Formats: sequence, structure tokens, C-alpha cells
Amino acid sequence: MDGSWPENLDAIRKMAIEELMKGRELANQLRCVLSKSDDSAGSVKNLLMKIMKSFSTTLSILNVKSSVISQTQADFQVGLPCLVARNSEDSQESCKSNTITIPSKKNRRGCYERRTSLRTWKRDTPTLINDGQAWRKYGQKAILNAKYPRHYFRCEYKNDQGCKATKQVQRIQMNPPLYRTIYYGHHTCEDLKNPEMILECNTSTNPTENTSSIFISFDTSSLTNLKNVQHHPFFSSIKQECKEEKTSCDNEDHNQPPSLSSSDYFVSPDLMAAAGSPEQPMKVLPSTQDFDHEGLVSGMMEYVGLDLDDLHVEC
DNA sequence: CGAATTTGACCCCA
DNA sequence: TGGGGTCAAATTCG
Repeated sequence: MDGSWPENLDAIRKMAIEELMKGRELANQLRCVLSKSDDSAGSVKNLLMKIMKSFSTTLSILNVKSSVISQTQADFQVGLPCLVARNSEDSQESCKSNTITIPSKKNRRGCYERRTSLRTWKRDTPTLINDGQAWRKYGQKAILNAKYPRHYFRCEYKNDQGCKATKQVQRIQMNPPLYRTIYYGHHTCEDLKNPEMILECNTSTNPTENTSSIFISFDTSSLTNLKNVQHHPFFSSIKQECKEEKTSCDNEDHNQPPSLSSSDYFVSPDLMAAAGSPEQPMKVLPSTQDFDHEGLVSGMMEYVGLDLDDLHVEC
């Protein structure tokens, strides 16, 4: 961390925490507003603006080029600024102005921002995953002591909307086939195919139980509302592609590793289970170290009637 | 011919 | 210092 905290670290941190608490409280209010569904767009927007301001203030307080910034942005940015900005004239600028501006280093070839501090979560599946997002492959690399190369994907809308979500896919086992997919960061883009916004939060009303679980995401794989899940476009598409997977698998030569490209989407058994195939066991293998996306998994678990504790935990 | 993928080069950072 | 993540020119595909 080369960004240095000032001497009065505790005071600064206290300020930051206060702002974060405020933001969380506002987000909670927003949840209540949205839960009453038929809300006037005005109050929602107003609340969102307050949330944005609160988070922006926090980020300004934490104005250091460090993992703190990255983590905080990953935790709280999650597309909110862009969501609101979509309704305003200065959408692009508004998005930029509501986040910490880190000096761009991408004017030169090979210069980029490391994203080691972004939120990550990992999934091991016997087939390639269709997570409902549009990915574009941007690299492939042989990894030391790994049998199979690692494939790098980024969000299709990275250039259009500045979405920083990326994922890595690597075959880790041939028989039975097993692929490891590691996701980095949340989608902040507007998914044109599945524009529905999902609000996820801890429903506990006891503040002592609920200390860290407000989570707002456009990630269409994050599903919490059982009633809505069955009609969610994401699952509709999965069911549709289920047929394609069957065809693909029928034709697949299992001795030949399938080409990993953004167009080669298959559906993993876990998603199939979530989409309505109870005979297929839900299989999510989060690392206790890497997996910090419990909201997502708990939503999926909730849908298929499993508890988070039932997960096979890797490592 | 434009879009998507591949691949070698570049550079950050553990 | 080398492994790994990203860039971007070259190549392939539809």
C-alpha cells in the first residue's frame, strides 16, 4: 500500500465508518421502498442519490491508492451510480464523478490496473458455465505447474460501459472433466439481455445479526426472491440453452478438451438444478479464502432448498 | 469486411 | 526476478 494514511488514522477511519453506516442505512431504506414495489420513481431515485453521495464521501475520505479503495468500490459501487445516471443527462460523467478517479495508466501498452483486491468467487463445474453474462476472451496463458492453460474473459461491455468484471476459466481435471471459473468484481454494466436489477440483503431486522450483508447487484446470477426466480429471464435462458447443451454434449468428444471461447456456453449441473432439475445435485465449491460472495450463493441455495452449510467447502 | 479470437509482448508485483 | 494479468496486433471466422 503506497497510499499513506494520515496520522490521525482512527479519526479518519471513524469518519469513513460513519459514512458507510449511513450509506447502509439508506440502502436499507431503499430496500423497504422497493419491497413495497409500486413505488414512484422519484423517491427511489432520491434515495439512490443519497446513497451515492454517502459512498462517494466515504471513498473521498479513503482517498488512497490502495486495496482499501478497490475493495470499497467493489463492495459498494456495484453499478449504483450508473443506474441513477441513466436517468440523467450526464450519464457518463455522472458515473465518473461519483467514483474515485484513479489516474489512468492505460495509455501505454501493457499498463493496466491490477485487480488482485477485487472481490472474487470461485466455482468448480464439470462443464463450462453460462452465467448469463456476455464475456469476451482477451487472453490465454499457460500456468506454471498447471496441465491446462488459463483463459481470460472480460465483460463484453467493458469498453461501452466500463464494466470491470472479469473471469478466468481453467480446466483443472480431465476425467471427470472439471473447470474452475474465478470471477473478479461485479458487473456494473447494464445487461441488455437481462436488465432486471436485483436487490439482495439480509432480511434480519436485528442489527446485531446484520452487520455486513447489504448487497445490491446487477449480477443476474444473484437470485434471492423465490417467487421471482422462476420467471427470471436468466433462468428462462438457461432452460432454453439446456437443449443446446444436450446437443453439444452428445456430440462432444470427451477425449478432446472443448475449445474455450465466449461462444461455447454450456450449462453446469448446479445451474441446471437451480433451473428446475432436482435430480441434479447443487454443486458449488467456494473456497473459504476466496469466496466472499455469500449473498449470491445463499440466494441460489435458498432457491434450491439447500443451506449454505451444505456446501462442500474447498481448501 | 467487421467481429471475435489467438498469441506474443509488456509490465506489475509477490 | 519470474509468474501471471493484460494489451493489442495478427489471424481466423462468419
